[in-house]
Amino acid sequence: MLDKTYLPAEVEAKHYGAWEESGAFAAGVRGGAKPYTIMMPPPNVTGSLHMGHALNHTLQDILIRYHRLRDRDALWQPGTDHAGIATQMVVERQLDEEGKSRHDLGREGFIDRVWSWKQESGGAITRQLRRLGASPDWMRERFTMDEGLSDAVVKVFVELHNQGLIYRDKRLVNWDPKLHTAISDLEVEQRETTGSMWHFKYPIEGADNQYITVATTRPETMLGDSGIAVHPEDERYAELVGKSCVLPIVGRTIPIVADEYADPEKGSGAVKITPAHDFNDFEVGRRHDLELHNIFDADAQLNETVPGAYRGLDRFEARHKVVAEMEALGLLAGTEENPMVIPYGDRSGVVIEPWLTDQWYVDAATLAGPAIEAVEKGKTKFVPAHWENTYFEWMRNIQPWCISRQIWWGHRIPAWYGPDGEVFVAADEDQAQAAADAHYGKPSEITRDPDVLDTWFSSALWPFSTLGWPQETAELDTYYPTDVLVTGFDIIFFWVARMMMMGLHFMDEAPFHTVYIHALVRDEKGQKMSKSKGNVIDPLELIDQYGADALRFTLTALAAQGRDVRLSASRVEGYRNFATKLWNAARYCQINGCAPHAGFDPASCTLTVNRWIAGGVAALADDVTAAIEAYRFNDAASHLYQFIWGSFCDWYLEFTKPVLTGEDAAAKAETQAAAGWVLDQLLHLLHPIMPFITEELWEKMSPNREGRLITARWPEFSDDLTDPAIEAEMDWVIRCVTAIRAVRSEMNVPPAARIPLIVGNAGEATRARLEIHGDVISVMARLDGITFGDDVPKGALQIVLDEATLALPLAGIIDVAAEKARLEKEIAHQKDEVSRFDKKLANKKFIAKAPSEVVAEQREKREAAMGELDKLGQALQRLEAL
RNA sequence: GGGCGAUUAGCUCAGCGGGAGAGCACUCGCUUCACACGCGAGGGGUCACUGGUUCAAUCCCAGUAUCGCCCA
Repeated sequence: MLDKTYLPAEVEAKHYGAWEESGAFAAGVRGGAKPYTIMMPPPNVTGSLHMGHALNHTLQDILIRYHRLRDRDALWQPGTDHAGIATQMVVERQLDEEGKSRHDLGREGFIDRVWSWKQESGGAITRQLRRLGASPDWMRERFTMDEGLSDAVVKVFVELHNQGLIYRDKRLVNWDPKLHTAISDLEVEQRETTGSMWHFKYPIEGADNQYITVATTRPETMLGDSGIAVHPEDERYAELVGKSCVLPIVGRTIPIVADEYADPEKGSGAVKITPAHDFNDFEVGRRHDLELHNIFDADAQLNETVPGAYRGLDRFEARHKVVAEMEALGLLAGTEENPMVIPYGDRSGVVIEPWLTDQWYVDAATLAGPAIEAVEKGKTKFVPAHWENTYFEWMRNIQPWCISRQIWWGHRIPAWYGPDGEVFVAADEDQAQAAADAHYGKPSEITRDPDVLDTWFSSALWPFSTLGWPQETAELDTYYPTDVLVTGFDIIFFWVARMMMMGLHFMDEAPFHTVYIHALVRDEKGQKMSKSKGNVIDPLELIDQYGADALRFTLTALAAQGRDVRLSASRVEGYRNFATKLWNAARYCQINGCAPHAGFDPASCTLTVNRWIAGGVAALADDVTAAIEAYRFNDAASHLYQFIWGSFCDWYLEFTKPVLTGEDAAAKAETQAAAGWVLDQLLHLLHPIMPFITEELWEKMSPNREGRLITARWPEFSDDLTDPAIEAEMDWVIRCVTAIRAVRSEMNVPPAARIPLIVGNAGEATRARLEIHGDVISVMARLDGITFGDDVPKGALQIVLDEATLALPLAGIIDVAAEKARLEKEIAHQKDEVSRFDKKLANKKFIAKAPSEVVAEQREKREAAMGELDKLGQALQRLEAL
């Protein structure tokens, strides 16, 4: 027999091991079955499972398990990415503790060290995903630095370069002075702060005591100024355009130019231009052919181009010194507070410096074209659809993508330089050498570009590189394009957009037909979870405490489209209780010999209750199927919860108690089989969301079955299981029991008291229903016999149920005044109802314009209310006649 | 500044043209032989505000307010 409570820990470990060992997760084992493919967003190899992962992987696992049950050849492709910067930081931190730096090890030694770190502690998250119950095809697990995936990276780089879509350029980049690497726009976090705005006076050349005032938030960059811009239509400065001024401290003469970038409304209307250290100024400088003065080194310290006193200073020290010196010179015109946005590196947390360097770029604008079109034409759909806007917005304004990184861990750029700096891009060194030799007409020395590629460059290839591309593999043929991508909105730009671009360019087809964007998981107050706030809920702790199924069900139930998920432990506790409820229902079934029988046909049932629950199961299967197909995961969860607890446990198991303990052997046998069947169907339908408890019960309820629930078949039923007459009948029974219970409770009838029921004015249907269900009603409403009779005894409670009046004689027990008040309240309520319908039906426009079925429905409702009002009036009369 | 989203019961959220639902919390009552992680019965909402469309608006449209996110 099952234990009294469900204990997740051992059950989870047992089944996960069994699933994985049995090959249940494996794709490609179902002959000609139609593939269903999901590419797991590869988590960072340094990462550990947080609540966002838990939600993301729960939803993917639901889809994969569902389609696996639907006989699809389900491939959920797992793996991790090499997270260039993050991983290098982790290993460098380790070295730092040993008092070493990566330079002590050298490039090769360092990379070996990273690999051994990965061997020992990388990919912890894949073990954590197992705790969650995720069922990807682990045998196919990939890593972006794997040999095959690295081949794909090289091939893509070389081809895009040959096509002119990858090029080297000297531009301003977002330079991280701590990590000593360029990063892409997306890796820069814009933080709002209040800074200062300093106003400086620059003397006009050749004019005594004439100045032009400029405002700046970064005084130290004035050392690199190469011009002043004013708006072409700004009359205040018209006559200064074409003249020059003398840059204080430095002494350089710089021109005053007219450019629309200068905003006459802002500050003085004149703006200093530092083309080598500001993205906007860079463009202005280009238009006016201004000089570029790079004043920083890689650490963002001032270099040898600035006056001696400033060399070697940190940028922030230099700021104070510049301000002090300008003030001493009498050139500081003022200072004010200024709200501004400052760029920070998302990994390093330091202020990013726009810095002039040579880097490799992808011509993203060209690649974006087909990627935009694919979504416009509906080849790829976003769910919810409004995320398309975010995608379009970014894609239509896309900037060149800087893909080179000045770090060691990653895919090294396949480019070599000749003695004069000529670049040779090739798949390997031999080919580069050959190209160089041909170019120079003699054997020449070449050196490889030291940089590596942005991690997202390799992630962008994930949907086809993991399937073996550039080899022409059977997997590629079968599983590309994939079906759905499940991810959070925060990586639409980083990853989704880039996969779209690369997939379309190299595979000619978008990598997936649907992108399901789910919410962010927040804490119960709606705050984003973060380590610094200390409000992080660890999914593994919740799993330890309540079980993986409870956590999965919670995340699913809360995953409504377009809403963030606010998670609290009490919610998880509630769904743990749901698991226990199911467990105990199964326990009850087991105690009463209700087990699934092979070949049982629910349509063959003769008992109304059994036919009723079978119809309910069929409707539930339809609802759950439709919800999952529409990515309405919370609907699926709520249908299951309502049915299992609210119908199966609350009513069906109670209805059948008299049968299971009764004398009718045939009825008992049918009910045992039916209950066993129903439970079995419920386990199937719940399995994608709660895989562990369902697998366990599936096994326990019928120990000798072949196979496992994970690879069973999804229930599908024909329409003939639903019968409106049966539904109406059972609905009546439920209303009958509920009404009696409610009145008993309201009138304070002691719960244990068994009281007789006298049914007056009963029609044929009511008599028949009471004939069949009288026993059940008696048990559930605690009655002492049911009789028919139109004479209501003195001091009876009266309930109107359709045409009939149910009387519960309780002379001496009930309070007549209270009962009178209760009936009067009911009457008042029904009168309100009737007048509401009357009002509506008196409206000629309503009768004329509303659909006839709506009018008819209102009439029916009015009649029903009138009928009830009539019966209640009679009941009140009888009470008053006492 | 531009865009997107939200505003429904004390809390967290479903619903989205024909007089509003769930879970949790709350109140009352239950050792009813699967389950107190339970059973039964309740209380609780001018569906943010203002207009418009419509026979009919919580639902559609416009505007306002507040909050959140993304981009500049």
